[in-house]
Order: sequence, then structure tokens, then C-alpha cells
Amino acid sequence: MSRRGEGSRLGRDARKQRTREALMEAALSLMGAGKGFTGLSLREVTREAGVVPTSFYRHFKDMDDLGLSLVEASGIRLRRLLREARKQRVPGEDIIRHSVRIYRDYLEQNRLHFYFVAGERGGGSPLIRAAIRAEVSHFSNEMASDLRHLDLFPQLSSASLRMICALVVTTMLNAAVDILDLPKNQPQAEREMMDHFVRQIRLIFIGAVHWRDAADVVGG
Amino acid sequence: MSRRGEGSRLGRDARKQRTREALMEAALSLMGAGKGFTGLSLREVTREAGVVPTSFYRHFKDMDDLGLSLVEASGIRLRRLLREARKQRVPGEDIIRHSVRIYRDYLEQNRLHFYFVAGERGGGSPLIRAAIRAEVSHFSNEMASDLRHLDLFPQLSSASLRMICALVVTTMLNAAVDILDLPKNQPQAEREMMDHFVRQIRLIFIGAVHWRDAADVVGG
DNA sequence: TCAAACGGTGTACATATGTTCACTATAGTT
DNA sequence: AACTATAGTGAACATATGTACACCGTTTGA
Repeated sequence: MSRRGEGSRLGRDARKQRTREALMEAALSLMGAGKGFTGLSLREVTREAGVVPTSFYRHFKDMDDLGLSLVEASGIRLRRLLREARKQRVPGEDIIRHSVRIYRDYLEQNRLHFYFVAGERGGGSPLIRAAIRAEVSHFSNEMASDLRHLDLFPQLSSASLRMICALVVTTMLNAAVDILDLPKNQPQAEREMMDHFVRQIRLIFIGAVHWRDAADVVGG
Repeated sequence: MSRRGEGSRLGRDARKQRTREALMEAALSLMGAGKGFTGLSLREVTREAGVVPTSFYRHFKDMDDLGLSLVEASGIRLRRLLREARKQRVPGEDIIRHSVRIYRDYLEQNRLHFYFVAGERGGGSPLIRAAIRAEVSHFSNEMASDLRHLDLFPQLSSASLRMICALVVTTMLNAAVDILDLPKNQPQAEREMMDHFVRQIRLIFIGAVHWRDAADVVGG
């Protein structure tokens, strides 16, 4: 019989899921407070999650396991960003600026996940770094496929499109750190930051428009 | 009197400098082995440096102090890279490919420092992150100044040149992680990696050639 | 030649860590 | 209503950590 016990609102599985998420969010939150993932201790995480240390093992084998779960969760957010960007209709005026704004908003709503990805992508555990690289590469390829369907650059080979999207994505992630580090309520600095970012993306797309697959030396 | 004591080859200051460097290299080395800087412990570092923990305090106030010294040392390497690139004469054929090769060699000779910069630039301690950002920004501006003197892009404003160099530099640092992570003795993968990198830089410079300061929407 | 300066050592201690084990309570099952 | 599985607890452990302190031996400078 599956009659819910009255003593608790949620079923046992849902409860378990809840503390699992609490642990993951605790880790993200601590990293947001200025620690690398490899600098987090198991006890620290459980403390932040409001749970006793031994409980940790009910959910993860060790910290690396937690880390990989975080990568997976972040990958899901990345893919959702693409879906969201796809859904938004082009205002016809300035595609890039518009997309950047979508990105900015999405960043704001997923601060910690982007912090994690942008932060651990470079340093830290090789295991996690590799997982993130795979996730980012996936994202990048999906973006290339989207651009292909939009038919904005019909002259580009698929390989070139992927190369270009990889560049866009790394630029996005670099910008993520800068944007997230911005002090709050500083609209002036934020505007400049965004302008800078928009220009860089625009420059890349200008390069894409003029790219020829056998492109020769710029100067020659 | 400055007669050297016969019991030691080096003076006391030189000796001190030597273990100071041993500590810094120990930290770098441990990070190269897959730890974020915030994941290093003071004792771990002294152990790796072959020195007793309490000795640490003769050289650094705490780990953050060590970190900032590492940033400074890495900044010096960055500037030296620019000087080296400046010195090398252009072979007239493919400037970009040539520069990338110089970069690759320099990376190889300074693995750990680039690992550190590329790794801590994103995650980790806000203090160190800020210091790295300043160093990278400096590097980027110097590069812009170099390009200005070369007069390759006379139509670009200084602001645009800086924006472009910032993009080149972040692309360089991203590539650094990928290149350094390459398994050794895998010339095929390495060649692809370098080609990918060269194409990205070339794309940026193609964008630069066609950039107009009031550049409008790509599509419109 | 001698006293001072100082880099490095060894001991010590309070605290934090990862992991174990036996436990409690309760949601799910029959 | 009785049974079982299991998420979370609490005490305990061996080990690791940051830092203080008194100490030693050599370099330094007069």
C-alpha cells in the first residue's frame, strides 16, 4: 500500500533527495565563499548542510563523487540555457546583445553552478576537470548545431563552426567569472563589463563571417 | 668584513632565498599534481619542500602570502614571454603560427606557473584571483601596446585593441590548460590541439581586421 | 675574536579531519 | 499489527593541521 504516512509530508525517497541536494548546495555555497573544491572538507560540507558528518556516506562515496554529481547538475543547467536561448524569439535588431542579456540573467539565476564550472574548469582535481571539459564540449557542439540550423553562416564547414563555438563558449565562461565577481549595485561597472563582453562576441562573429576554410595569413 | 665563511658556498641571504623558492616550487608542484591552491596545507608544502613546518613562517606570513608571491613570480614569467616574442624576428610567412609555437615552447618551460595562473584565475581565493586578474590585465595591455607599435591594425582605436588583446589572452590561457593536460608523446593529438588554437587566434585577428569601431549587428 | 642576528629544528597542544560502528526512529511492506 | 529496510545520529578513533615556544649553529659585522 502506498498510503503516505501522516507524520511526514514527503516520502522517504523524496526526503533523501532533499538532503542530497542540501549537500550539493552546501558545497557550491562554500565554493562561492572563496574556496576551491579541493579545499572543501567533508565535515565542512555536512556542517553547512545541517547534517551530521556520517550522513554524508548515505549519499556519496567521497568528495570526488560529490564533485562529479555537481558537474552533472551543472551540465543540465548549461543545456537548459541553450534551450532558453533557442526559445526566445529574435528581436531582429541586435541578436548578440540580446543573447548576452539572456546569458546575464541566466548567470544571475544560477550563480553558484557557473562559479563551480568556471572555477574548476581550470584548476583542481583532474577527474572533475575532465568531466567538466566533456560537459563544456558537449554544450559547445550543441551550440554549433543550433547555429547550423539557423543557417547564419552557410559558408562555414561544421568543423569550423565547432571551432568558433568553442571560442564563444570559453569567452562566455571567462566572462562569467568577471560578471559574477562584480560588486552589487554598481550599474556603471556592470554596463561596461557587458559592453566589453558584447564587443568580444561580436568580434568573433565578424571573424566568422569573413572566415574561409583555407584562410591564409592575416598580414599576407 | 664580507669574507665568506668557508662552511657554506652561499651567503645567508642567498640560502634564505633558496628555501623560499623551494617552498614556492613545492606549492606549484603539489598543484600540478591535482590540487587547488586552497586545498594545500601549510604542512604539506613544507613537507614537499623538505623543511620543517615552523620554518614556513620565516618566509611567509601565511598561505595567502605564499599565493600572492606566486602570482608575482608568474607575472614576471608572463612579461618575459612578451619580451621573448618581441625579440624573435617575424619569418614573414605565418606570424600567428610562429607566435603560437613560441608560446607552446614557453608553456613547456614554465608548466607549473601557467598551471597556477590558469587554474587559480577562475576559482579559489578571491584575494589571489584579484591579484591574478591584475597581472593578466597588465599583460594584456602590454600586448596591445606592442601591437600598436607594430602598426598592423592602424584603423583600430586603443580601446578596441585592448578589447581584442584581452580576448587573445583569455584564449591563450584557456588553451594553456588544454595543452598542458595533453598526454605526453601523442604528437597527433598535440598537432590537432595546436591547429585548433591557431585557428581560433586567426579568427580573432580576421575579426580585428574587419572591425569598425561603430560596428553594427553582424546580421543586419 | 666576539656578540648579535637569524634561518632552521623539535616539542607541544588545541583543534579539525575522514571513517568506523552501534544506535534510533520511522516510512514502506506484508 | 508486526517486520524490515534505511536515513540520520552520536560517540569514538587515529591522524593531520596551524601555530607557539624555546632552542641550536652558523653567518655576519664590528
